[in-house]
Amino acid sequence: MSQRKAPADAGRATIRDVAERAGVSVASVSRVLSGNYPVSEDLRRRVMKVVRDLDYVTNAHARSLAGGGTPTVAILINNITGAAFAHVAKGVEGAATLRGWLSLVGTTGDDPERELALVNMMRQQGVAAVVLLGGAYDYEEYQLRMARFARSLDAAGSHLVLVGRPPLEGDVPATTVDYDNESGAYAMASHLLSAGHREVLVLPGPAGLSTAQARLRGAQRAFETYGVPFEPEAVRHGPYDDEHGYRAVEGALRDGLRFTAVLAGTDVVAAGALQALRAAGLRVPEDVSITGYDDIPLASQLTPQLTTVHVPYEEMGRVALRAVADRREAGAGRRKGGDGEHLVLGTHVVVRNSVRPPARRD
Amino acid sequence: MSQRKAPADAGRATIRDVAERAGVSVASVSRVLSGNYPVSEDLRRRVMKVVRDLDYVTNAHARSLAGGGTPTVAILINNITGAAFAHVAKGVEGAATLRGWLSLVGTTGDDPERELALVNMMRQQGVAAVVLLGGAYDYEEYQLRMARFARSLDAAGSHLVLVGRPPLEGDVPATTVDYDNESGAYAMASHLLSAGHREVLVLPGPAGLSTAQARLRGAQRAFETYGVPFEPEAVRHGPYDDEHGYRAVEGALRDGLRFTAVLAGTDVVAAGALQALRAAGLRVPEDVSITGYDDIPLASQLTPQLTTVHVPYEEMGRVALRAVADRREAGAGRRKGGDGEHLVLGTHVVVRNSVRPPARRD
DNA sequence: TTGAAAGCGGTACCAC
DNA sequence: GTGGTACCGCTTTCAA
Repeated sequence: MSQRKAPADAGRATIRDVAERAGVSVASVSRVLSGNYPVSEDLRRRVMKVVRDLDYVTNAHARSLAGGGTPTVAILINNITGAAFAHVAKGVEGAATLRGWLSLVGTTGDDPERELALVNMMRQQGVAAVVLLGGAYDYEEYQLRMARFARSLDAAGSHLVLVGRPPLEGDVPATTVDYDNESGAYAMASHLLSAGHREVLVLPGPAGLSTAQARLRGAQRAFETYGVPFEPEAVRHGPYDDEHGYRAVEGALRDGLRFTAVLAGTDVVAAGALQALRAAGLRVPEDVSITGYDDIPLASQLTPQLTTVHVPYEEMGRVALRAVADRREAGAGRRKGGDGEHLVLGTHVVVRNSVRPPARRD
Repeated sequence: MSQRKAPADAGRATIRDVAERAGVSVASVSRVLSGNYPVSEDLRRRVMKVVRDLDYVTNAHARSLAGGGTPTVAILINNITGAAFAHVAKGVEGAATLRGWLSLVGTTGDDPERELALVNMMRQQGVAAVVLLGGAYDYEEYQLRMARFARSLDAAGSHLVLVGRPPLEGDVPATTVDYDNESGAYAMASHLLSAGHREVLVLPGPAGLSTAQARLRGAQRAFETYGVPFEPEAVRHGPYDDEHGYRAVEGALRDGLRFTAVLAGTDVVAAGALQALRAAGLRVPEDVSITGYDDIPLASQLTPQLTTVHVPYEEMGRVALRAVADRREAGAGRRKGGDGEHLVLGTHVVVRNSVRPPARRD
């Protein structure tokens, strides 16, 4: 524990071990390994042999400290278990890997404290970008907090990317990758309306969540377009999970609410609604139609397969990474102010078997 | 670009900036921040103020280089999109966070090359442990490769953890967290057999995959126990996805194979099988029973809800992390050889609505 | 209690 | 083409 570290002592071998054993300088070893500098074939061979013998890998921390280092993206999710998020993460991860970037995943469990802690942790890691996934609750404090995140990261040479939520207000250095949530909902609701449905139970999601609000707005607009009154009591908010879907339908039925279709905020909510309808002896789509949103695999695994809105989650992930990678490359020039890039991808309705014209009223 | 770095210059503030601005030494700042050393109240206050003003966070790379640093677990998954894996990852992540550890997630996409690259990358990061998720293909080269991984990591003071696959042979420094795959399958098959089924279509999964093999063995044993012949042509291998489930059932039907139940290798495969059965005009469970394996949320979202084998994925993740954390704490003493800890968790059958006694033969 | 300075493992600039 | 060496930002003796 006191001798100068022996080659294969505790811990990993260092570049010095390699240099010594190969009878060359550390500088040379470094050159051989980074490969961005001319070295003699002989030297290279000698070094590589030792590297293999010692099973040496460079210390990423040291490398990063000294200047080089692999760019890293941090992905922050509420819950790694959500299929939609997983797909975004996959997209980010894939694109990152393609460029030789590393990716970290952290989960916040919907806890703002934890989110804060994670962002700081990522700042410490010196990540190239922090990607925040999922809808946001838009109270004032949130805007402030995010703006602060964005500026802190920006000051540290990093960058904040918001995926699947609306852009921050004002002149905040953050990139937003979003999809046309409202149009998707509009199209979905229109599909239902044009099939003849006039009484539909709407389950937009959590009341304060940006995505839920957008989906609700879209539906509302469609109703207006069709001149169909939008009944407030037919709108039931709640979490994006199947339990809520179940409970909401169960409750609506109990309340004696009349509806010929359910416009669910997500496929998972739709799955719950489907269960509840069946439990009540109703057939889908013969008695009641159902639509989802997201188009995760579940949508096509259910019976009937869900007519739903396709959201290009994986692509959003890819786009998000590309955006930060590009800006990093271009980054040499001083960034100009007003750096709130906003990319929005399209959605489209996927028609399957869960919608039918309403049964004729007896 | 030449002046000594100004406090709020490009890049993050350093500990020196803080020290300077607070009029104290870097050592003092370090002490205040790590909090593991007595400092005067006045000093602390002065330092903290500057830290806040500068929005300073310590550089994790530097810290880790210098000795300190947050332990990090790396989780390597084939596909982040699989629900089962996601739950394991969640377990690991949760337990890691609880201890203040960081977690990385990397995806291999089933590519051995990429797996190799990732393990090396993780070695470079100096992670405390690498957790490999999911079943393994057991060709000889695999054993060798894993053994090499294990030893490399071990030599670097890290540790390999295999989750959801059988332990490595021989004296390899790796921890395995597994579940009783075969017993689960045995129980599931027994459930079917005791309900009276005698002709069952078995879809174990990919032919070479350890989990599929174990599940097949379990089923086989159950058949033996019940004295029911196990028909090779009623066993159809294929990937763990719904498409395979669909195709396999479709094929079996086309082949004129007779079966009153489908024993699927995973819930997802079961979902595919269910679709195919329906497409063929068969009712589940009235005409044909189905069972799954994994008990992911999908199992209870389908209609009928799947009778399946519950695998404690999330707990496996927690257990895996606990194992490495414990061994790290205990790690002071030189590790003794034969370090192949093997933890195995239990499974159990969850009875829902997808199994019924076979319809009487006409 | 506080400060000075020696590393931690690499990279890259400057000589030779 | 190669070697020497001054940092990168932080932790941690060792003195004062």
